[in-house]
Amino acid sequence: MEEESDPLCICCLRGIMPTIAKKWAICIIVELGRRPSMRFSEMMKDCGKISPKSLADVLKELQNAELIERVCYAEVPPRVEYRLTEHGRSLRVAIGPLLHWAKEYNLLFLSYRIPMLAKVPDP
Amino acid sequence: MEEESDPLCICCLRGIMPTIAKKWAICIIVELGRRPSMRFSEMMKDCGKISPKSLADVLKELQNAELIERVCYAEVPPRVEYRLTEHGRSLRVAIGPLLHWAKEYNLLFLSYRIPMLAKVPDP
DNA sequence: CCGTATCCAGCGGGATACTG
DNA sequence: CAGTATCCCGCTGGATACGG
Repeated sequence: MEEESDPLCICCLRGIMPTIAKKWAICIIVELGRRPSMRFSEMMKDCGKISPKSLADVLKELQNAELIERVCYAEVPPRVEYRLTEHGRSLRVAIGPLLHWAKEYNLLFLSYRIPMLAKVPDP
Repeated sequence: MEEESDPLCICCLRGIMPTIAKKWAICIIVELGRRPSMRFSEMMKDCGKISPKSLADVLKELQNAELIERVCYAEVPPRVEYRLTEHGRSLRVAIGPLLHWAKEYNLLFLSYRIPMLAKVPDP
């Protein structure tokens, strides 16, 4: 594998970045990985302050990318469940190191430079 | 380490995502990691089709986040070099799995669903 | 309950011309 | 060479109200 000498191909990210860079995409991928499935209203609560439109938008994009799948049960009241696909699960694994890095970075960076994290009120 | 049971903390990404999700940020981080340093004009060529304003913008943001550093030599004509900081290098390592995943994802996804990658003309 | 329909503000980012 | 100064467009994403 010559990937070792040049493992980082940028162009590969061009396709997926517009999707996973969306504000709530990673959040959904990660939260969804914690449970077997989640419902719409559940995400509205657990993902922070997101509007139904924004959530619907990002869910649709994640479906198109086949990172999540939508399972619709014909009941009254209607019930819809979302779950990670195989792609979604592997993505969740792939961003693990990034999340871990971010945690450490925040600690180090915050130790001598505050303003950066001022962007993160996290109510 | 209880990180094993719940390694994925979303809030950690809130601080850095707005920076690294910028269109050219990852590209710069990766390219910069290939050489000891790069100059402005060099990036203009090697990063694809980017305008000087966009490049200046993202470089400034990466400096603020202390992922890259700017070294200015008092010469005529002026010479400025950019290089990764320690944070930048560790980030580059952390996104390795994501890039590798993206490569594989493109192959698998492309095999039965073309439109997604139509977004990537890559001239 | 699970969304859709509208409307709208902010900003990311490209094109272009110009400067120290 | 290494940017800055403008201008402008399109997309993201929030607020709100409504529908099956």
